[in-house]
Amino acid sequence: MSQKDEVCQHRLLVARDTLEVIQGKWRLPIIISLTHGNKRFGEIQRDISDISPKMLSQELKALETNKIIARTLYDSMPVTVEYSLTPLGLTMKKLLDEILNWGVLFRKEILEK
Amino acid sequence: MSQKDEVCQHRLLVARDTLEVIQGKWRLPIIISLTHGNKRFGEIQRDISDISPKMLSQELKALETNKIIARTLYDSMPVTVEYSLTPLGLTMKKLLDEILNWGVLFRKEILEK
DNA sequence: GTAACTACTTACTCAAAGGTAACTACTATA
DNA sequence: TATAGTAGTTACCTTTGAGTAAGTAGTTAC
Repeated sequence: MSQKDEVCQHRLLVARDTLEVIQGKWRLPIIISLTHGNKRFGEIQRDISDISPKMLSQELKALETNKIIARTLYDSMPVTVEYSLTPLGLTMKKLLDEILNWGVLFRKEILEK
Repeated sequence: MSQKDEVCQHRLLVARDTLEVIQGKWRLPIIISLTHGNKRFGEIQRDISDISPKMLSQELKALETNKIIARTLYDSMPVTVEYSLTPLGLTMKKLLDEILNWGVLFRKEILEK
């Protein structure tokens, strides 16, 4: 395998890493919701109106595993849990901007023509 | 629903549009392969070593439907088919760059620690 | 004591995504 | 006549993603 091919293979690998983090129906909505400030479980659920508690719980765990968000438990009564973006999560801002930018462009070119 | 909420809902919609185009195991690899020049079916298959002809055919059709790539048939013997990025496909460059950039960052922070 | 709020979990089901293997149709070459 | 190269297609199966509905556990207010 040539050096150029190796670089290509690495590009494919890295692109898949990113996709794995943002893939699925709910992860981008959750991340976007948290870019507007720290939120509790119920608040995110109200933000994303059609998500079930099962999916929200599952996807929050996945994002936490990937260190995109952090979970903070407050010992208030009743117990509240706050979710926030980690420093790594905050580095997604430019990526999110491009996803939104290109989505607008795509919508103009395809969906509205 | 407040105006702020409506803006948010629109952001979610647009983000999902983008995701729908790049989602799945094979679309980013195909697009990235075509950023290195126009390619034939067999060339893409050799680029992405583990893709089956069924998946390649299926995903090429999906990308063509979304006007990301174009299919050109040459009446040579034997028949050859060339795939290329459309102008819309070329507008994905900045998005692809961010996907690759963030993937490198993510790999540094998580996978290699 | 019962309803409501916090934040989930569990079991079951269905649909979409993806993989494997074989097959098609045409042409060129040995 | 058989093999290889062009570009796919088809049928079948398995895996993964996502939805529904109900249940859990603790606290507070009525």
